[in-house]
Amino acid sequence: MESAKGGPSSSSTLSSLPFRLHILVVDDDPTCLMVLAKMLRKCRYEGVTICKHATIALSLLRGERAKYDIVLTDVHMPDVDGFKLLEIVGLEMYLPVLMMSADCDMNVAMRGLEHGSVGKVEVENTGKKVLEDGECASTLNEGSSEKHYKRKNQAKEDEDGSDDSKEHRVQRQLRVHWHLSLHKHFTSVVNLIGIDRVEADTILELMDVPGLTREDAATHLEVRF
DNA sequence: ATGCAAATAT
DNA sequence: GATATTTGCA
Repeated sequence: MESAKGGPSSSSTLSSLPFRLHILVVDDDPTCLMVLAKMLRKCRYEGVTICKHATIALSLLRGERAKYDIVLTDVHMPDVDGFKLLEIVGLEMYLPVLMMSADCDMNVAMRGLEHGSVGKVEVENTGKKVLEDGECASTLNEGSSEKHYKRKNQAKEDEDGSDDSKEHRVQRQLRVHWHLSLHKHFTSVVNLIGIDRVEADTILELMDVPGLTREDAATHLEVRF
């Protein structure tokens, strides 16, 4: 009687996995880079871009930011390390960043989280142990470039179709998930503007999150402040 | 454009 | 049923 409805409970889990996400992997070690890319592709991720320097990653992101959904970066890298990258990305755009490092130092993970990382994965020298926390990488991708899943609440396809009076299929706007990462971005933008001269419109522009509407920002402003 | 209450989705 | 978000309205 529980799951009697033909709801694709388990199958939908598989089909809703974020395989469509385009991942930008950054690591100075070419071996790790290859292993990671191979692992990700094996995990069915369709878009995987790799690069060996944070600076390159930044130019890629600045050039086609809409193309990427998440950044997976190593913490230890010469020149610009993961934290620096995380900081710059967080400053210039809204994109979740996942940090990786061989060490299991919890402090590193904490530091990453505090600086806006959406999580940290520990990578064992040989295998691949993925411990991740934080929010899911998917956010509100709407006005991106290519095929983006924009399926939200379309009501479970009616069982039969004997409901003629319920033509209320007025699709509501996509529900915004104000997860920690997005909220932090919001907060930093608000602080940047000044808690006294905040304007939903300005916030929206500075946040620069595709899909987010002025109302979303305004409402969140009320709720959170 | 902002703030609030009601409606809705999770 | 509570909570989080979106709508609609003043």
